Formats: sequence, structure tokens, C-alpha cells
Amino acid sequence: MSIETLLEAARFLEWQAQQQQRAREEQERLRLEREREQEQKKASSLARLAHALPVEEARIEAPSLPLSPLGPPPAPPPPLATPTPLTVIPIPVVTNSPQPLPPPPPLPPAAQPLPLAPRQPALVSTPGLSIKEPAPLPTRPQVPTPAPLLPDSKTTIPPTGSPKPLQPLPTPILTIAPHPGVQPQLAPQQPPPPTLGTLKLAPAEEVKSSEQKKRPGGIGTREVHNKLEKNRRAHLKECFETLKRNIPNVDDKKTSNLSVLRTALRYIQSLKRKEKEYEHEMERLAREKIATQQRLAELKHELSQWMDVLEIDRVLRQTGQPEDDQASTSTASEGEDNIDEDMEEDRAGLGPPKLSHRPQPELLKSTLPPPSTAPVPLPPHPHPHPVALSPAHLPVQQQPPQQKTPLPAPPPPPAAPAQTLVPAPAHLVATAGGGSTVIAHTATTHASVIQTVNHVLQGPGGKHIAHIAPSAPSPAVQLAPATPPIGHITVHPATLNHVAHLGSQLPLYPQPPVAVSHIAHTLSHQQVNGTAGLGPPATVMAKPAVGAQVVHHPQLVGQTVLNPVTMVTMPSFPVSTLKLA
DNA sequence: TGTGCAAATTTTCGTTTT
DNA sequence: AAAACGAAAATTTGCACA
Repeated sequence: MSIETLLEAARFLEWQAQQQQRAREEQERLRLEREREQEQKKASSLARLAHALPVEEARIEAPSLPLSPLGPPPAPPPPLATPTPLTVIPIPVVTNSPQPLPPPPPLPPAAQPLPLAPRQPALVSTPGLSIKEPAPLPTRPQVPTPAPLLPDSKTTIPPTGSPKPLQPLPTPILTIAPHPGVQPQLAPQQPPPPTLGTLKLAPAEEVKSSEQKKRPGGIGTREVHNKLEKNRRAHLKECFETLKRNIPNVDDKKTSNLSVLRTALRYIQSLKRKEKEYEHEMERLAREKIATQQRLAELKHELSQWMDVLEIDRVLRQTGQPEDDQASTSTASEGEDNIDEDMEEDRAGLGPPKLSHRPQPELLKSTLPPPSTAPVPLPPHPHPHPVALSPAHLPVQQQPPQQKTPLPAPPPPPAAPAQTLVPAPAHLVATAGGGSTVIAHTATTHASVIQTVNHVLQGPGGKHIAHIAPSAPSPAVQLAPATPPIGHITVHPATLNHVAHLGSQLPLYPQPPVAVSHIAHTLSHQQVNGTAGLGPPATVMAKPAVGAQVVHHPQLVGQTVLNPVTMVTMPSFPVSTLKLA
């Protein structure tokens, strides 16, 4: 071992000495080259014009000719590093295509690890001497020496090699190969010292092969990688172009990528600001809209209130007239028409339980049984007259129906059920002695109305209807046809009693509908009080009361009104009469 | 092993100076 | 007009990571 190491050391020393000599030679050669280059540059300018492509080659080749002879030892020192590429390439063909270079026979040893191995130990020691070989190598055409150093550093002592002092140079060349970047240029330039011309090419091949072996990415992979990188850059560039196109007010060709980015940033920021502004604007408009809607609702409400007041006044005027009967009869004329229509409807058949203003004959029949206390069979009512139709409850018609229809006495409990099934707005007009009337307009069935009446009769005062309307001159309830004044119903206290009982006995209506309860409530209060109730508008359709009228505001017709306003007018009569409209 | 990124290097192009 | 200069773009190369 020691002997071998000593031998290697000796070789290394020798090799080092040679290297130094070569370096000196190289320096001198470089000087010459520079001088020649300068001369050639002048001449080359012309040559460039003539041959655009070969320009570089021309540069290289020119110096190469003189240099080629020097071949073997390229000096790593500073001069080599000089940018001026002085590559001595005896064979122009080789220089053009580094890769295709044919491997010269003599050098192959380098490619072969075994023979080289012995050399490498020496090389390893050499690295210390000249460290940076790779860069210089490419520039130097024929400098094998520098190369060895670098490779040595990497390989770091493959000491095993058999000592072959004679061929120190080739080994270094092989070692140089590992540096990838240099290769293409090196290939032509690295001819082993001995035979420059032919040998030079060999190293390159070796380098390639060795690189490919040592590194995953050989030249081929590097080329591939370069291509990929190029594609990536192209893509990047395209992206920048796209970005540039999407930025307004950007000069096509005076903007660098950096400026494009900056401009894009500003543009995005401005867009964000605008977006915020628009959002605020939208919020403001929304608030305005809400406020406006609220204001509109208030105005509508005020308007409805005004209408209520006007209506009340009008009703008061009407009701204030001396003869209620006359008043009622005056409107009866209008009501007659309606009655006729109702009659027709009656014939046609029963309508669905609607809140329509049109009275339901069936209901009337049931609710208004024939005169006399005896229950009247439901079917036989050829004359629906008794039914009080109050067009007033129609939204359009503001005039309260003052028709007076004879209120048939409520049929006895048993008969009622069958007809109580008919749900419909009931317009019940009951007159007591042709006096004041109470109009109840409700969308409930006659049964509910009856129940309401019952409740009213039992109102807070606990007075029976008979008591309420003591003035009723005619004790008997008369059915419409026979009753003299159309639309007038004379309700006998006893009949009312029946009604009261009916309501309580109706099995189908164990509990009065809400509307009925409202009616009852209203009746009870207002009848007892005997005063016109100007209270707040009720939301219930039923507005029973003495002289009460249900008036729908025409303004609200056909509109979706959250709080439909209805009118309840309570003339201050004696509570003697009931008029349900 | 392929891919992306970054540093180093080279090339291109526009502007300024002589 | 050409050289000098500088900036930007393009290229090469090596490294790290999944």
C-alpha cells in the first residue's frame, strides 16, 4: 500500500510539474492567441457579414489553428477564464457538431474506468493545484490539464488505479467530462495531449457517456430539459401576453413583464375599489327603496282612514234621517235588483262558500224560516226576497244595503242541519217593527249567523233579543214573499229565540267561527251600548251592529293589502233591530 | 424520474454618446 | 452612423421536491 501511494505521489508530482509547464505554455499561447484574435476580429467583422452562422466558428477556428499544436495542457489559470473563446480546433467538422464526434481510438482509455483508475489518484491530489477547471476548459480548445482537476475533486481519489505515469493527461480529460455544461464546447477542444487532431474528439464522447452514466440526466436529458424549459418559458410568456391584453390602456410593446405585473396590480386594485363603491350604492338604494315603500304604506293607511271617516259621515247622515224604514227602503230599490239577481242565483244553484257579496239563498232559507214559529222546510222558498242583499259590502259599492227583507224565523233545530251545510256569506237583515236595522255582513254560514244572533241575544246584558227589540210591533216573523216591504223581515222575539236555540243546537257548528264570534262581540257591545262604534277598523269581515255597514275601500280592490281595511259604522239607534249585511 | 424554480449566462433590443 | 451602454428577454444549467 505505502509503496503504491508513494508511487502515486511521485506520479502526481511529475504530473504536477508537467501541468505547470503546460500552464506556462498555455499562457504564452494565450497571449499569442489574443494578439491574433484582435487581428482576426477586425477581419472577422467582414466575415460575419458574409457568414452569419459561422461567425462563432470562424472565431474559434481561426485561433484554433495555431493553438492546435500546443494541444495537451490547457492552463487553468486566469487567462483561461478570460471570456475570449480561443478554441483551437484543427478539424472544423468536429467543432460544429460536438456530439457526433467519433471517439478516437487513443483516448478511449479515459472512458474506461479501469485503466483510468490508477491515474485518478494522482488527479485527486492535483485538484488542490488548479481548482476551477470546468470554465476554462470550454474556452480552451486543447487543455486537458485543467479538466483533470475538477473531475478529481468530484471523484475524489479512486486511488486503486495502476500507476501509469506515461499517460497522466488522458485521465484528467476523463474526469473533466463530468461537468455537464462544458461538454458541448469541450468535446472538440479536449484532445488529449498526445495526438491532438484525432484524440481530441474522443474525450468528448467519453465525457458524454460518463455523464450519462453518472448523472441521471445526461446530455439527452439535458436537451430534453432545455426543451421543456423553453416550453415553460413560452407558456409563461403567453400568460404575460394574455394578462397584458386584459389590462386596459397598456401599450403593446413598451411594457416589460414587470410593468405588466405592476399595471395589472393597479388595475385589480381599482376594480376592487369600484366593486366596493357599487356595493355601497346598492345598499343605499335598497334602503331608499324600503323607506319609500314604508312611506307609501303610510300614505295608503292615511288615505284609508280618511275614507273611513268620510264613509262614517255619510252613513251617519243616512242613518240620521227620521224614518229608518224610509232610509232602508230608499236603498231597497237598489237592493231589489240585487235581490232579483240573487233569486236567479238561487235558482241556478248554490254557490261555493265564498265571501262574495251575493247572498246565498239557501242560507237565507235556512236562517230565515217562514213566518210563524213553525219551522219552514228549506227547499220551498220560491221567494228569496227575504234575503237581504247588501251590495254595499262590495268593494266598489259603498252604499250600504239597506234592503229590508223579511227575516224568516229560524227553522227548528232538526231542519237546520241539512241547510247549515251551505256556507256562504250571509246577509241577514232583521227588522223589528220596521225600526232601525242591524246589518251583519259575514262570510259565515247561516248557522254561524244564527249562533251569532244567539250570542247577541245573550249578550253581556244577558238580555234576550226580545228584550233588545221590545218595540217590535209585529210579533211574527214573516217570510219575504208575503212580507209587505221587500227586504224587510220582521223578527218575532220568539223566532229570535228559536234562532238562539238553533245556534246552540246546531251540531255542525259546535263552536262559532271566528267571524261569528266577532259579530257576536260587536253586536253585544254595540247593542248594549247603543252607540255608534267608531272604533278602529276591524279586520274581520263580519261587521254586525246596529246600522253597521261593511264597506270595502275601492282603492284596495284588486290589491294585495296586508291589512285590509273595513269599515264599521255604528249608527246610534236603539238596539231594537238587527241588520245583517 | 419528471417537473418546477432559481441562478448564471447569453442574446436581443432600445437608448445614449461620440 | 456606429459604438457603448443598459435593460429586458431568452437560454442554460443545477437543484429540490413529490
